Amino acid sequence: MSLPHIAADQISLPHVLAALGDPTRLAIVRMLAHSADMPIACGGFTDLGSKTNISYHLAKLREAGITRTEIAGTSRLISLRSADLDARFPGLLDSILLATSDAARAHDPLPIPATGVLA
Amino acid sequence: MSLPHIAADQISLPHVLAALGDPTRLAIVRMLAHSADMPIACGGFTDLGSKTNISYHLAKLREAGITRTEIAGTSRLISLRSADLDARFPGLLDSILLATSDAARAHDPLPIPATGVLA
DNA sequence: TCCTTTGTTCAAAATTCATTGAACTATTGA
DNA sequence: TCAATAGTTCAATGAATTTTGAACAAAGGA
Repeated sequence: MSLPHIAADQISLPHVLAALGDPTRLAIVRMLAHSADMPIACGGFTDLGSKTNISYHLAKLREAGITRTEIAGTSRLISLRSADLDARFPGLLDSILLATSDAARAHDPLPIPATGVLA
Repeated sequence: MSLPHIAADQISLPHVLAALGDPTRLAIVRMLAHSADMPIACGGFTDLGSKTNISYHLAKLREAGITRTEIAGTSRLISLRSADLDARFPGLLDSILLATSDAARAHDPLPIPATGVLA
């Protein structure tokens, strides 16, 4: 079971870039990329915002064609559409993920986690 | 003579992606990339919008660290900060420019099927 | 069945963004 | 000096975005 997703061919570059231009959504994508193809349920992102707000951002990512959402019971499993994105825009996702690595973030303002080990 | 620009290592990924998430600004960057290191004056972008509007978008690109603006007489010469961007986010600009190429854009407008239910 | 878990949808508020026209600065050339 | 050129800045406006809480729906377990 799965929510409707746009075809890989119809993923639009400005929409993808605009979606990833938001720090919360970029953090979500980064978490998905680091989970090694293991989908993450919505609840796994609660450090990044309220339940409602995460739902909103996840919808944006899905509508942009960046993530896939599978329904499993009461959970929704979110995964990156890495292959679709790389086919449509070769190298784009990789370079963005590389840019979000700790080294590249060294000069970025520290993201403030709502709660967590850094607090 | 040149306007103030942020340092290369302070360029922020979310800001860059948000800036390039706008179709007008993406078109500006594409024009700059295709001009083979020849800077373009603001007037060169008038196809993309009104004078005031282009000024606004060029300021956004400059503030994000994507372009450099040099003052030359009454003109301002805009150029891409390709080297700075590539040093900060390796491969990112190239993959975005590749994604804006004609081949990658082929599926952006809704394709009209020769035959089918939509006809 | 009832309750809990998981997540969405809705309406409202606050904020930000994009666009425009008028007014402005600064440089160039006649 | 005067006028034209090249862009910016400002204020206003309408649109889109982000965020929140309340209400909702669906599935699972006691």
